[in-house]
Amino acid sequence: MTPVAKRKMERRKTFNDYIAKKQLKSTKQRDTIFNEFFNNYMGKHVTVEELYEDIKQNHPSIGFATVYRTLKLFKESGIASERNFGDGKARYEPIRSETEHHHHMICTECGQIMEFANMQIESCLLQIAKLNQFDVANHKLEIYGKCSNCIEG
Amino acid sequence: MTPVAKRKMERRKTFNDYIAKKQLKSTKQRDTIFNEFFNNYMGKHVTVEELYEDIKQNHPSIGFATVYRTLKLFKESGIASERNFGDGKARYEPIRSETEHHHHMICTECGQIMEFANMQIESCLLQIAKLNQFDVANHKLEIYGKCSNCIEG
DNA sequence: TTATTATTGATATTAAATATCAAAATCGTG
DNA sequence: CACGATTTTGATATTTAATATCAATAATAA
Repeated sequence: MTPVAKRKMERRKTFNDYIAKKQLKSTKQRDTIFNEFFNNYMGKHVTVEELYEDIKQNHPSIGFATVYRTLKLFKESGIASERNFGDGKARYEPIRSETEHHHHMICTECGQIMEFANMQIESCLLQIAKLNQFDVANHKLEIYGKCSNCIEG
Repeated sequence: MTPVAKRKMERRKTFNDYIAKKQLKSTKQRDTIFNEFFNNYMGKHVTVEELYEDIKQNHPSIGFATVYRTLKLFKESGIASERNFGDGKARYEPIRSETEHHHHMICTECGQIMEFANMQIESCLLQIAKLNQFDVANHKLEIYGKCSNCIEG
């Protein structure tokens, strides 16, 4: 099994476990949204509206509220994360691996979002938290500016 | 002159210069809000609503819209920064010095906000930006979790 | 002082997030 | 399978922060 396929199964299991733990029900809509989100939006940062519009193409009966609630569920169960890049709209992103923590460079000209990861930064901030006896749940680092394309143009 | 007093004058000058450059007018309301904000909210992270309610005590005629617009002006002129800690409300914070870049640990239990700065992280991310030919305008790092008080409790 | 231009404050509008609720779907149990 | 309890769904309504509007007012330059 490829690592990607393996991760796919793990994610599904994590979600199913969460559904079970919280005594929720598994539904066709949730399955549809799950597949659409994790098949088409790896490494992307989609808004509820965007995902809803996309899913509506093939599943016209699924409502906005369901997409909204399901993305929240993904977040709560730990398989997706919510991001906010300052445009007032929440964005959701599939979590690739359980260990990797990546961050974002956001081009304020063209809106392009680049990801990066850096172990040194990670260990630095864990150390800072430790010093302050702070129990880290999550963290985010965002760099805003102009990407190389927009500097040239 | 103390460094704090010096910084105070610099800030005032920066703001006045901005007013002049943009051909805006200096008004009593802007002065009042300036004083209130920079005298009482150093190191704090105040929402528009909070600042408005505070100012209303001594200056009942100042409207919400003016506070809102003036804080935006502070931000545009570079003497304050806007923060968003995930509760849906924009927060404003006086910028202490022109060089120092600090970040935040936010306790999701009690809402306490702690500041920290770290040169190593700063240089790391500047290097990452450089590698990607990304022109950094600003950046933010936020750590969410439980503060030491809330862990004990 | 006057003419010009920007600001103010009250209010209206917008847009995203979230709440509501009746109808429908899920699921354990007999 | 069918029943009953419980959750989910989708349409719509509500909430809330951010922002726009605009007539009255204030600031500034000549």
